[in-house]
Amino acid sequence: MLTPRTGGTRRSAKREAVLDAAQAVFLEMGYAAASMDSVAARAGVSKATVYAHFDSKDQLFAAVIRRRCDKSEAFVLADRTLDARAALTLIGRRLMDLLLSPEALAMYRVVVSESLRQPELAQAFYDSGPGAGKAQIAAIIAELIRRGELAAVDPRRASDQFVGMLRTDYFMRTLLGLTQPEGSRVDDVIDDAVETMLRAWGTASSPPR
Amino acid sequence: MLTPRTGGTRRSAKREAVLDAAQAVFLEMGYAAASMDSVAARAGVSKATVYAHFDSKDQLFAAVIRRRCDKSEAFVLADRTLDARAALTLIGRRLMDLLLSPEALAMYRVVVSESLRQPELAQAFYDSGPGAGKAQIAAIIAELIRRGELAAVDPRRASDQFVGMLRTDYFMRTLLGLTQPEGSRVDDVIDDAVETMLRAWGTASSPPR
DNA sequence: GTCTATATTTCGATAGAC
DNA sequence: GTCTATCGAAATATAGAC
Repeated sequence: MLTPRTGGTRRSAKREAVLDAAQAVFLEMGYAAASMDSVAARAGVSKATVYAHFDSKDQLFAAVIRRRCDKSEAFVLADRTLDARAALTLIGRRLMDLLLSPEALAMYRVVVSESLRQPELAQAFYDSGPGAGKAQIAAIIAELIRRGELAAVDPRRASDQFVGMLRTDYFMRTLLGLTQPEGSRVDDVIDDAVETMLRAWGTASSPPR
Repeated sequence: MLTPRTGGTRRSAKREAVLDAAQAVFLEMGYAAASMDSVAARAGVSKATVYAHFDSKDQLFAAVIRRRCDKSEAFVLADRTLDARAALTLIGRRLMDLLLSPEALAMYRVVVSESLRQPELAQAFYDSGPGAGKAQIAAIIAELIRRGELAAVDPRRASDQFVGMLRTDYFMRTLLGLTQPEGSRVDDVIDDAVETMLRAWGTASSPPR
């Protein structure tokens, strides 16, 4: 009879605690500034326990990033009854909520800074983050084109441009920890991006303004 | 009689050598991984000399970033004879050359990763980089609107969106050190951004396609 | 697996001679 | 200002008991 592997290596409670603590510390402090001591302290275990589960700081970091990438979900589901304006606005809202969340921003900062040192992690981050998002939005745009709500344009190109118009100054300022100018609102960014998309690629069934 | 200040503090040859070395090391390795020893070695001076000119690693880093920000030039001058398509394409080309340059990418990586720890540097970087670029492009777009080449739209908003459509997937992949997909070209990104801008905000004098 | 205690290295910063 | 030499702290990683 097989044991339930309660004390197993891959999924012990302490191992998960270490991963949770490491994620918090790495995202808060950045890779280099995060010490294995602080990870151990935060996890409530000894440093030797950390090294019992992960060979090195590099591998622990890799495990944190990969786990987070695996967990990233499809952030948007197309409601087939929505017209282009409503669909794009909804996508925009969800994407902005995701991009501007403290965790996503922290993840972006640390992965970008370590991307050259750990190329495989950069690839994993891209595939599960920007890459997956681009594909999802492209699929929805392709559907809108099929329904005649948007003009015929390469969906991946349109997805790129739409995301680009969302990830502008507002995102940059938030990423850098700066305050937003008076009266700057996320909803305006979204509405403006949708309007430009519709003006450029809208059809009679989805008029701008 | 005043001395020529050859041995002065603010502009000695060694001080400049330290700054040059520090810039190279910080941008290559990131703030935390860059050691004062490596800076001294690269500058060809002793570590004590580094500390004779800069009180701490933090202040040396700040001096490097500020110097680089001060040096950032106006990257684009409007040729008043260009129509909207030509002007936007030229701006796009210059901006992409700048954004995709190894030094700008390295600067972006290190400033983003240290932005929360050094808020004043984040502000200086934004002001002299993204902020200045946005203002410059907005001014050119305002001129195009004045000449009837573009429809009436908030120039700063249009600038944001245009830059956003340039800084898309291609930029992200380069930033992360990933290879570009087969057949992916910078000029296509620029042309696509220009076309969408003109379709959305072009006039009879600047028709799309 | 998990702990305490420690080995070893590296780093930021300084003392003191010139 | 500049150097050599070094201090003290903090970091990664490991040894050995249980």
